[in-house]
Amino acid sequence: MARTVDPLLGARRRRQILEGAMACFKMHGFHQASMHQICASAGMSPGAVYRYFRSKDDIIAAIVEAWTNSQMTALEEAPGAGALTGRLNRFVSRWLERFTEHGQSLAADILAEAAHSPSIARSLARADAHRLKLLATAIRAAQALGEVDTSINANDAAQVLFSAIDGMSLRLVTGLDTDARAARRQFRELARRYLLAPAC
Amino acid sequence: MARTVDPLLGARRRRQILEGAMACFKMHGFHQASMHQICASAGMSPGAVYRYFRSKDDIIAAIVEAWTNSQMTALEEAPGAGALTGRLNRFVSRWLERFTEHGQSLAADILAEAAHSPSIARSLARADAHRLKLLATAIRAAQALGEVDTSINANDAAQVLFSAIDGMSLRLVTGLDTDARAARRQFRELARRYLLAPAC
Amino acid sequence: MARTVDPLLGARRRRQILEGAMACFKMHGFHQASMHQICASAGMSPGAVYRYFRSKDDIIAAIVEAWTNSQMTALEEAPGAGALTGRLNRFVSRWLERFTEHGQSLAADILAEAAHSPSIARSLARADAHRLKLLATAIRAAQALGEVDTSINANDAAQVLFSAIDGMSLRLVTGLDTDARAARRQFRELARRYLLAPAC
Amino acid sequence: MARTVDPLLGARRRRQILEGAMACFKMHGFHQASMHQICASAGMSPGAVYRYFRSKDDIIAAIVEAWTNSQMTALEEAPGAGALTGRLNRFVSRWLERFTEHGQSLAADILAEAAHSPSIARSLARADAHRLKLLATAIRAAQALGEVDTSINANDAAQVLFSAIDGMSLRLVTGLDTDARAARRQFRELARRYLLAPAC
DNA sequence: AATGAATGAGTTTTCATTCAT
DNA sequence: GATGAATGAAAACTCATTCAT
Repeated sequence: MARTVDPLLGARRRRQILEGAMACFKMHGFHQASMHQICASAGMSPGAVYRYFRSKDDIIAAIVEAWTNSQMTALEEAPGAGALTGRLNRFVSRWLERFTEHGQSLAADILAEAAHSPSIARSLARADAHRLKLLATAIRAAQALGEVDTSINANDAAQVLFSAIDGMSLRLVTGLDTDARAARRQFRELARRYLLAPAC
Repeated sequence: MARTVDPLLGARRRRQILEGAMACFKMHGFHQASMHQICASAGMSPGAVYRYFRSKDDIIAAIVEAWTNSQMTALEEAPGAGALTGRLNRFVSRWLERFTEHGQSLAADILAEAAHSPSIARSLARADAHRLKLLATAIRAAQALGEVDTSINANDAAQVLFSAIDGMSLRLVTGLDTDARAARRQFRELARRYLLAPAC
Repeated sequence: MARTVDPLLGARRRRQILEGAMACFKMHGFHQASMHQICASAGMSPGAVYRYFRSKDDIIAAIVEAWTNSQMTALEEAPGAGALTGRLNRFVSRWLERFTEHGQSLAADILAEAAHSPSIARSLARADAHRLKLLATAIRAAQALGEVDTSINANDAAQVLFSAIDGMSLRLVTGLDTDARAARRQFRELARRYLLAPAC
Repeated sequence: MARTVDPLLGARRRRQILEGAMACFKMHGFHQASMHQICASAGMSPGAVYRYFRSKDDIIAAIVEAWTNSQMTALEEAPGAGALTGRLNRFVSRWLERFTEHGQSLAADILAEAAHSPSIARSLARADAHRLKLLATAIRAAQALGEVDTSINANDAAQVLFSAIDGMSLRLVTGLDTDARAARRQFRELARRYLLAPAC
């Protein structure tokens, strides 16, 4: 009867649930996946799941959080050294990979959820502000180095470049496009032409 | 033997239902809006609604169809005369307007739906292929006129430009961005720099 | 505008409705067939149907009435002349034919309905009493002629013979049996052995 | 980790539901009884009922199965020893008792269902083939013993005798007849006269 | 800490019936 | 007489959530 209380059990269980839920959500969408499917997919009972999450919406919120964190990770994994366009391309590669490697992604569901749930929208907005700031800062640094045309507004550029990245991601998610490699190439070309100072 | 059978009644009712459904879907999303809400919003009884649509999914499909048609209309309303970038900008203006004027849009829900429903995905893919072809053709024509850098692949350019447009649209839908006018300006700048032949 | 009021229109319409309803009921059963199907099958609108019948139950009642009448007809078509067993066999032939010629019959549905609806049960009981009386009378006449064993109770015999007929009919209706000809032969043998005076 | 999981709970609940459903079906018929009534009658919520049965049709199928099993039981409870007619009479007694002791029976509903549902028809046909085989075999054995007229075809006799039993059962179910004791006597007389070798 | 049976309000959909034309 | 659009209560079934064990 030794009560070996594992202090990390909670974290482990939460991860377990989120993974099960993610699999279901990717397959069916947030509102078409049932808690029963999620429980089965996580290998737990409803009672156990509800010990770690207050509600389905809570799980969705946690998954959105994990998703934005994963984007941050991808951003940070494309490290600061080297020219801006190179770093940007590395990020895009990593990011688009995640969409194709899982086959299906949650991106569209998350955006749809954000369109109807203020709290999800807030969560997304926070992450978006962060990534925009990172990129705008990097652009300004590159402009200082003469790497990027100084007549470009860094904030605008950050927004429009992330718009393109998001748009391309969604093409992959919805099956409008299936060639992540081509998407990467297209983005590289876009970024190069858009950002580089015209020689004249 | 003479009732005034209105031959347009069917079409009118369908429109009435679609408008009611659209309002509900914009507010709550496809799967959070209930048929009861839709009936109330359309001012009809369930029986009446089901006289004109076989199922909720049927309504969703019709709304997606209407949405893609509306995009086609916006494309065609940006008429062929003048330089490509001008026409493109006019389309983007019209398109982004639709997102903001309705306050909330269905774009994200439609993409999420496409990620899980093959038939919706097909519907979307058809419209996408059409708009890509239109834009690629226009780009090639502009290249022939020396208006656009000939080293650009027209198909790639069409994809990446529509990616940017879609990405910007979703920023407005999800509230990441609220300034449609700024978005338009950003796109204009992107398209100009991306497409124009470098002077050297 | 000559208002040629057809005094038989009502009767014609009722027949038309009953025929449509019968087709639907045979195919799906009383409670699985919808009024819409019935209207379509009768080639009339719901409004028209409800002009001639107060309710679906009313239609069912009329159909049960028609069914019992048809049994009476079959009884009377097996005319009185000749030996009892011959007449009985002729009735059974006619009766079983009706079950197979339509492929599906209402017999089982009518009995099920009678088990739950007092008014249907009454309707059926009236017809049953009538046929029992006819048969018992015929048996007594045959007994007087020495054609049938006088130690048999005529009322009991009528009941048990109609039980056998009904049971055989239901075997055909439910597909337990498909050979009406064999059924006829079986009944003939049963009646002969059961009724005939043992030679000793 | 130790809840007392009752391994028989499932079976108990299924029985509980079938009993509730049976009561409703006897009173109203398969298609007139609502799931709400069934749930109330079983003392369970809809969710609980649907944990144990996939659909209303599933419940109907299970009830038909139980009904045919009960007939098999009645057959086997009329043991092999003794003369055929005695055993047959004992079966008929037991069988007809079940119709009257419950007041209302499902027999007619089951036949009606079989007339429209192939799967129910199959279920019924299997049980019918079994009982026919049992009876035909018994008849042949009795013929070998000189107990039954050898000029009778055993298969035909089995069919026609069960037809009579079914027909009599339905008379009780539908209220055409209420005297099970008289029915038994009638059948005894029928079987005796039909089967017994004429002395001459 | 975990189970999984149970809940019951809610979902989508059907259908007998009515009534304005 | 007839139409068929409309009704709305009720049907079958689902599912997020709870709680006794």
